[in-house]
Amino acid sequence: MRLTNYFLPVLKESPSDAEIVSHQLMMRAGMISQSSSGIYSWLPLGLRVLKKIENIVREEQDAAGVNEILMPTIQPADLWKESGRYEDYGKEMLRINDRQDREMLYGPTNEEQVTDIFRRSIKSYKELPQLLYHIQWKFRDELRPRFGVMRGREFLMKDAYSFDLDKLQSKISYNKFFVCYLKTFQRLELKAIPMAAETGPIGGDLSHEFIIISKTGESDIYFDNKLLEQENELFNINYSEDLSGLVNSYKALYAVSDDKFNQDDFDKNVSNENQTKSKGIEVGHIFSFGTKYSEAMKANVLNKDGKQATVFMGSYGIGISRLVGAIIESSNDEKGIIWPKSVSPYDIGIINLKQKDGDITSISDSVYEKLLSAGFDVLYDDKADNPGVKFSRMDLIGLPYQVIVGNKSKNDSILEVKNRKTGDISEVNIENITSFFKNN
RNA sequence: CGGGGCGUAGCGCAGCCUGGUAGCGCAUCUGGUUUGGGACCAGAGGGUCGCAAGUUCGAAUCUUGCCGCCCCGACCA
Repeated sequence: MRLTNYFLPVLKESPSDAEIVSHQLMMRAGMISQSSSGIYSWLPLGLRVLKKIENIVREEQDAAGVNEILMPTIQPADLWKESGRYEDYGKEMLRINDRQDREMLYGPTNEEQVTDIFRRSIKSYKELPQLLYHIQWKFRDELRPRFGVMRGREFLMKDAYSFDLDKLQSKISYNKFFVCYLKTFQRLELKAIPMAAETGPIGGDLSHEFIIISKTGESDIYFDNKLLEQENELFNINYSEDLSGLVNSYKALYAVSDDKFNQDDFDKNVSNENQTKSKGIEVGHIFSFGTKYSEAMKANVLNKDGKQATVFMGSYGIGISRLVGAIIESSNDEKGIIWPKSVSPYDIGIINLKQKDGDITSISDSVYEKLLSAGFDVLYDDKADNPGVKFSRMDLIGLPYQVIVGNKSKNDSILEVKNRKTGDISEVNIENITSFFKNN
């Protein structure tokens, strides 16, 4: 993409209503535009990041054998009356009446909807487990939206649901998602720590929040340092195998957020020098809730004995739009964003330092064409601005690599490649530019 | 929902106290000079001062009501 052809409204100063760094940088880098409190439009640069994250999440759900569906944003109130949540949910749910005065709602989540889909079709234990997910916009009318996309009212979430015959089977599904989440966050280049969370009515140890450490996080977290060093081989996961060993290696180490924190337990389980207290951002939550919805909504299957059995369910969420902010929170410097390669809106930025110099411009053009045809996503600054403007703009939007084309390129056939994260500059001959990136 | 703050040009702000021709920086447009870290010169465009009512000869400024946005807290992907 040529910058002269792009919609990239960067700002020199942060808008005064942006408080935390990710919100400021998203506004400054022209990623989002606020529509109203907690509701944002996604501009080209932001949308590319959102889509990249969405795709990684999708690929990992698919790899774990979860089926993608797409449920509507608008749901009928009747389903929620069946589960009893129509009254319980309160003002956080946006309620709408259609022209026939039917009660509808903008979905804050989809347990009812997915349970309805399940019960219409699945009648036998032989068809279990069923794992379904979708990636869809949600609306929760938060008391206080804040921090840009980190706590918006409208947000994009991946939510998955499992249906199993009993608690034991349900735990197998739970473990799949546990591991799938570890792998997903690893691919997003985030250190997300699974933390024990409140389990609700069925008890046990079947709820975890995945939290990344960040000063600006909303949760207080307490955990064993060893979790930070925990490295596991996650590339060749076989989801049909028993995953409990891997899951238990995480569960064995103490990690909780504030609502489950207990100082005595902390002291008992973690030596003093390994105790860490910090703040974190919740980016995922997995939860096994048993028969809460299946019972209310009569989601039954016939078991081996030909008897009706109420299925055990779980739900598994990842906040995709929140992750955009969360990634920036954990990866930025005073100049701007530093994108992890896996989610960067473009792989490479090219800076033409002298747009008016015909030789330098034709070198820039050819480098752009070469990298494009080699399959890279490239953002090419072909504007007529001064070098300082171009450098700071490219630093702000945070692409992992910048290819700088200037006098050296014209005189000595040298391109400078700057690593955004380290600031290191490599001199690369023009001929070798494609292979340079293929090896990086 | 309780507490606090803010609304003046695309962005950041001043002006309001003490009513009298709406201003600054950046951005934008035109012409020119520049081009290795947010350039320079000359010119130009852009705002019914959030909305409404009131007081007044006269309201960005004073009064009242409404709307919007942000921050702190309790709740949440």
